[in-house]
Amino acid sequence: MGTTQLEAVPEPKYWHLKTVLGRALDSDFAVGEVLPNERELAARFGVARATLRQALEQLELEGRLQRRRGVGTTVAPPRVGVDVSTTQHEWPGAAQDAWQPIDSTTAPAPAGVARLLETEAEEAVHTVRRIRMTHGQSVAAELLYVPSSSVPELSAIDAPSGPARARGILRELQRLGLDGQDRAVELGSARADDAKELDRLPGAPVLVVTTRYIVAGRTAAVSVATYRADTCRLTFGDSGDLEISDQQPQARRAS
Amino acid sequence: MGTTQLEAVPEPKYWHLKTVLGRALDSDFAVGEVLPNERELAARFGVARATLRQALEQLELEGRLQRRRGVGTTVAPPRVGVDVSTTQHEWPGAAQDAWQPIDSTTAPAPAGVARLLETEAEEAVHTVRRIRMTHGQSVAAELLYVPSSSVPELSAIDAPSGPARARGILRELQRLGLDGQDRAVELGSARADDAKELDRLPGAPVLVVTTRYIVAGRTAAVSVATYRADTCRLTFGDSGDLEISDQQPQARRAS
DNA sequence: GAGTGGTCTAGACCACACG
DNA sequence: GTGTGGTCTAGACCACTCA
Repeated sequence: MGTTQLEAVPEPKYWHLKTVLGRALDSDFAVGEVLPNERELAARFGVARATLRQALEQLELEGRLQRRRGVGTTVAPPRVGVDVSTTQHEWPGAAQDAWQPIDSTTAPAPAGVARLLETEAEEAVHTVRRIRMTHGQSVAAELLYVPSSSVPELSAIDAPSGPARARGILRELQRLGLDGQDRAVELGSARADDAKELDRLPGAPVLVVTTRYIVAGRTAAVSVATYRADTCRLTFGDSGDLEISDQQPQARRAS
Repeated sequence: MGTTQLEAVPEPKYWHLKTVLGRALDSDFAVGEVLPNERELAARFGVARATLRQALEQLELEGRLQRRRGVGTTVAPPRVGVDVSTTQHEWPGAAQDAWQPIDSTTAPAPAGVARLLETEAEEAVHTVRRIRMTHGQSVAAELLYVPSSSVPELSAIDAPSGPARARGILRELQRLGLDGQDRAVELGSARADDAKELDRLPGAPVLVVTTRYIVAGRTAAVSVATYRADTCRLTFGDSGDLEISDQQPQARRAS
């Protein structure tokens, strides 16, 4: 007979909480509005604070909330579309792109990058640090690795490091041809230094965009850019105004 | 004078744990190997289980670990590169792509999708569900939304739903021209249905790839594909063998 | 200093996989 | 049944922001 399984799949509390909160955000809150603090919300829903936090964490991961220590939890604006289409910039630093060079150093690259560059582990590699700004907010931090062999003309009289050097390296790259580029996107967590630039805590989720710049069949440079996953939507096509907000395609419930 | 700030920034325990574990994974474990269980690991490191779990969660997020309830925690293989380059498939379902149609339904689209499709909220939309397999593993689940007005020739005598219908819809799409497509990538968390297909728990982190198919300046279809963020690296260029494994650019320590 | 989110603890029970 | 990871609790203290 029809075993009417009531609550056969007991939803975790934090999951249910998340959907309830999500609906509340849609109906009762405006962007930028501050939510009650965690202790109060937990009490109001009759759960432990840790459980409530699990729900908030998910909502933050989905870009619906923004939490700042010492301040509070606010309703996040929709994610900004950030254009990362590959045809746009030839070499990084071309024209006035959205990136702002911060500084640069010269040292052997970390193992993973050296493997991509197909260089010896010990070869000197210039590392240019850049920040990408959008609407006054830094949305991405990048490390651009350029083997010294790729920019042999780089004048040694320039400063050996710092922003001036960074611009010098980018300038040298413009003079090279560029045959193509490879790109990959994956999930990562912010290293301490990136987190600082992005105004997030270390470990915050980021979208890591790895680009390989190819000259004459050889990898002439590698860029590793970390975008804030909570606030960014990476766009590839021509129009950057894609927006999906409704992740729950299910019948609406009468309250 | 040089203020030697010792431990000015006390690292959180879980963060330190993560780096320690990460190093151990590199040196002492092979891919697929099972770690000691959480209670034992926590005891071994002298922390509460919750703290240990915070470290494990981050490592899983970075694709270094794989945890399965009732089974254990294993060392994950490197992420698989999954080609999502836009020029590859004209219309989805062309030739034999990596996607496998599962079923289909016809109903009004959820609000977010309807907005993208620029249709009335009530218009009937065919929804095709597909799974992307790689190496015997399902790496992505997709919902392809096709307004009925985009495929007017779709024969009504076909089954109104199910895999046969799904294939019929894809077949109709092949007959249309395709002017271009837009694409966006963002972080999301798996809905219950997607989680099931991907063999993950609900809420698992996923990379959401939203594609808009454009015909005559109009959005003729929209696809929302969710890729397992823990196991996938989305590649866009020609060569899919990019690999970055070293997220910690620092000197290696002798054991 | 007051109030916020972030970290941490030491337990408990539950859902699931597997033999 | 046994062992695993997943959920949940009720506390505590810490780090940070802001008035």
